[in-house]
Amino acid sequence: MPPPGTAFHELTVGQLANRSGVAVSALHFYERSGLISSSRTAGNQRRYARDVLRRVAFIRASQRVGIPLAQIRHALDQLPHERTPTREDWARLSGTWRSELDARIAQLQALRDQLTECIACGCLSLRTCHLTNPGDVLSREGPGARRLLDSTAELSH
Amino acid sequence: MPPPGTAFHELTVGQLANRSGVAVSALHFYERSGLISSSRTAGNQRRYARDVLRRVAFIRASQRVGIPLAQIRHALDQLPHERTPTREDWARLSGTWRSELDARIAQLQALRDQLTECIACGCLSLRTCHLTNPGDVLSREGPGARRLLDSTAELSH
DNA sequence: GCTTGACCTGAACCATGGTTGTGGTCGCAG
DNA sequence: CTGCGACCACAACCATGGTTCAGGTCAAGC
Repeated sequence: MPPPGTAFHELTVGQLANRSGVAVSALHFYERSGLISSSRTAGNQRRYARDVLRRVAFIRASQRVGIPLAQIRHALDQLPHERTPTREDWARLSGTWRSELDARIAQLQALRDQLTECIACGCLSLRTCHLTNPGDVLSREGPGARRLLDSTAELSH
Repeated sequence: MPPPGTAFHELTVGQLANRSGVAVSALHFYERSGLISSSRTAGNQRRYARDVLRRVAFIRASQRVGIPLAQIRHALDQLPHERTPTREDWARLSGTWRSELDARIAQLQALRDQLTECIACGCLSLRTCHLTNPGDVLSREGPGARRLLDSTAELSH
């Protein structure tokens, strides 16, 4: 049943928020950031095509993987422009994240091994410890020093 | 050779910056944030005890592990207060991070597996995809303020 | 005693990912 | 045609982890 007064295939921002579980303010923010787009009614209200639901799902999933919005936007820009993306289109994008995840897991494992080593040798020395001398394991993880996964805060209290 | 005019066991902020590879502005920031501390000369300049070098090393190492500064401070507060920390003291702290790293690696691996699954099934559906439905595997990775929310609050919003 | 470099404080600014608040409008039901 | 909820835009604000800038001081060498 289409919501009253709404074209069958379109969603208001509130409906999109409810269905996606994303706050209206966040949807506005995504739109400002170029991650999603909408048409407007005569009264300047947003109307979202249904495939925006999938876009939002992709955005949230990507965030869970730890990808910053700018990079998600970059990925979304690769989608076909005037055709509704297919399952394969989405799968291709997700595949990119898989590589990122693999890389990050490998980095964390290397980090863990070094940490174990450091605990064993009791070092943490500025001159010798790998952990305190970046450049050999972690290359980037840009400014702002983002946490990769901050589950701990939630788990721990 | 002690730097001219400086007590043998103390470091100026510039010396600490050089030896630790951390910018002076960052050291000021750490001090404002209660991660390190200094005494002052008659002319109000900072002088750091030598064990601050190790503290800074620990801070940087912890950041590489992905621990936020607030949590690092919390850990540093556990160190003995009026005694220079021993190797074991540091090792104990690092051990905590090891568990965190283990947990994060496990989470990322679970995430990767789900992503692989999602690529295979081509889903990314809001209703069925694990990735888009937080709460079963991962707590979400949220910026700042949202860390206090539990997952039920997010699901129901 | 003067110059120079290192240091001081405080405020403003950067990016990320949003939330919150304000004041005004849309649109639908009664 | 009125009232109410959902919507609009813009601005300010939150936390994190700092950097940069402005204006002023300390300390050491010549």
